[in-house]
Amino acid sequence: MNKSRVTVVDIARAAGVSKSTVSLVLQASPLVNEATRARVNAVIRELGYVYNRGAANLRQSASSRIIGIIVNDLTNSFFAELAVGMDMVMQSAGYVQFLSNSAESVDRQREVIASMREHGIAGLILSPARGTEAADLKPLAASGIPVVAVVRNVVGAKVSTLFSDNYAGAKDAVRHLVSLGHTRIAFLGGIANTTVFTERVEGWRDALSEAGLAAPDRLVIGTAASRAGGVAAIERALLLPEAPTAALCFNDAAAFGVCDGLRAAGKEPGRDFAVVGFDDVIEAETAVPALTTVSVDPQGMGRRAAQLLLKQINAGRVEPETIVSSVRLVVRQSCGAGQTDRTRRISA
Amino acid sequence: MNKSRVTVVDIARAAGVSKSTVSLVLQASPLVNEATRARVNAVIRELGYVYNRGAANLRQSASSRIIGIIVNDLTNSFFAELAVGMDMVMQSAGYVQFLSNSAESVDRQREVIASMREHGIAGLILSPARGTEAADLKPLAASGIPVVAVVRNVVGAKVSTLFSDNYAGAKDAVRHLVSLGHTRIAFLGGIANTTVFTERVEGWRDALSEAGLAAPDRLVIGTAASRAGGVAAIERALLLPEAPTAALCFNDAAAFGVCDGLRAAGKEPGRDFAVVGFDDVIEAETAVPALTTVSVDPQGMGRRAAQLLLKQINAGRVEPETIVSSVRLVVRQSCGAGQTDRTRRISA
DNA sequence: TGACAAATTTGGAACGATCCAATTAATTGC
DNA sequence: GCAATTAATTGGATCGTTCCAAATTTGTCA
Repeated sequence: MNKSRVTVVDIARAAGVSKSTVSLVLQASPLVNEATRARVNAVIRELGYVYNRGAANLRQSASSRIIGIIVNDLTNSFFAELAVGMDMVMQSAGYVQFLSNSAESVDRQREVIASMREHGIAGLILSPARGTEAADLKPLAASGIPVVAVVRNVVGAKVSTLFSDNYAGAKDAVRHLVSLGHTRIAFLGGIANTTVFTERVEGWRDALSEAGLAAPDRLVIGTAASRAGGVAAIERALLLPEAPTAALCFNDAAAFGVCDGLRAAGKEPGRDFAVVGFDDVIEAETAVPALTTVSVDPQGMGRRAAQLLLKQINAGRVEPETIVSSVRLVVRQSCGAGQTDRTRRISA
Repeated sequence: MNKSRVTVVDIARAAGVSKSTVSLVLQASPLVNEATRARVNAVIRELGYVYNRGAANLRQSASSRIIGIIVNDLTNSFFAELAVGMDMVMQSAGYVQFLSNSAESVDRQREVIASMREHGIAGLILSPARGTEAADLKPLAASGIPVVAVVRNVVGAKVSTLFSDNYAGAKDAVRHLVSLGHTRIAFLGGIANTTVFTERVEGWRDALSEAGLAAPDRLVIGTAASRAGGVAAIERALLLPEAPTAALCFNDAAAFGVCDGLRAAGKEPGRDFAVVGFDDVIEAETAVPALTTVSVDPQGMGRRAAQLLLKQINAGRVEPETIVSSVRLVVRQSCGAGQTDRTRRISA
């Protein structure tokens, strides 16, 4: 059914020129005569020619215009938005991306990286699965393929890294809760022993001690970084002898879970208990109550990561750099600050 | 820094064999002697050889082992999960996927399709942007590249299609609401003039008339298929002269918005108003109240779509087929049926 | 008009793997 | 021991594009 693909030679023959000329037309070279260019382009359209990038990439000089993106959990909307941000930049830069989900499995991640290498990616953006080691990225670096790690870092790997200012964000959030008069502020959700978790807890701890408040370990309740994890965390928190009256949650998903758990226990988030999230996913704004959270702007981060990678690809030299993306606290209703967000349409 | 890539010829030279032998080893041919194979493999590891699929794909016979996936909105967790399902199947079949987001723009979608074609995809799975026309897929079909449309269909296009049984799902949901004693049941959210919307409204209408109930147009309130859209829809619904007491929502996102809007109006979803969603995204189960919804199993749909595409790629012949994926109503708390989901940990 | 420069065009020779036909080495049968 | 098989191995030629050096055409000016 499908006739053997149309090639430059077919175009050349039909247009009465050489394949070299067709090639020049394809790359919009100024060397070719306008009349010739028009004729060739007409034939290209007529025969339904499709450029074969694979063949072009064969010559060692060319860059493949393909990059790889691997995220650890695409079902988490934070990462989905991160990916969308990257997609936007890559698309307008004329790149296509292999986009895969490692589902937190280093083995799958390894396989995917290998597969992407075989397909000749020009660079890789990786939101590493837990347990990723520097060795996993070594071969890429060795063959001069730039790598940008996002969200999490890979210890020991000499790759560029882009992550949000977890410490400062957590500190700001807790300071805000303190300013609202809370003295027993918990840290809920998230998997301990990850860099991100540690940094956020550190910010929480320092803000408390700065205010002269105690920061006992029992107020740090690590669970899954998900809605279900949030529910579990608040359940445990409410059972504590001196139960907290406010909480900074590991991320927005956990914060939503905390809200759910509070309601199940007969408490209204924002009124009876202050909840602050981290990430500022899209739903944070439309949820009820609207979630006070540390805005990380995942799409923006994705865009910046993509831009960084493109810069490195174009530079040729791979000079690892680390960017700490600043964050800002977005005060909405869930912390009880009572500030009405003017972008919200419903207001009792 | 990066020495020119290692090729089969380098391997051949280092192992003292011909490149043909190396090639045979690479494809695990039984023709080569065990000792030779071992030696070649050792050299391959030693030199850090990376297979160049691009070069291999040049020969007309080979299939590229790359497929394309384009979704209309990756930030919507329904589609993110759909993509994850596809990713799983593709990964274990040894494929890599280009995965892009069209953001509902037919222009971007067109560009991405063109780019993917140039990179030689073996097949495409498309969740079409609104307004996609058969002509957009024509060239793919013409060059024998199988296409599977998911979730939405493309009128006039002769491609395989996989979508959920919207009509039956909506009908079941409304029947359930009727059985709970509701007589004024609205249809909230979703963009009118889309096939999916029409099918679901049709199911809603038929279930009502089957029960001898009226299905006036004013009870169908189309808005964005998002959380914000759900909020807007319920606001309008509550202003109606004979306000509904229950609603089937276009999708889960809208249903969550309806719950938010109900609370903002002082009504508790599940107790004062029955809410049913559509899709059964992950959060539906953990939300409070847990959402009664029509389960579409997006990951499962993604997996099935991927399998269908692989089947078509392997078959060579592209025989368009349409699969209607069955759905089932999952009764949780938001419809007021009061059934406690035993998988939920919190229960007052 | 002829010399010279500028503007266009054009054959190969890559790029890295596969595949075919053909060659060489190892085994077998008688 | 030698032909006939079978097992292994191997040179090209090929895929579709780019790039280089060289060839051709066109244009300019004395």
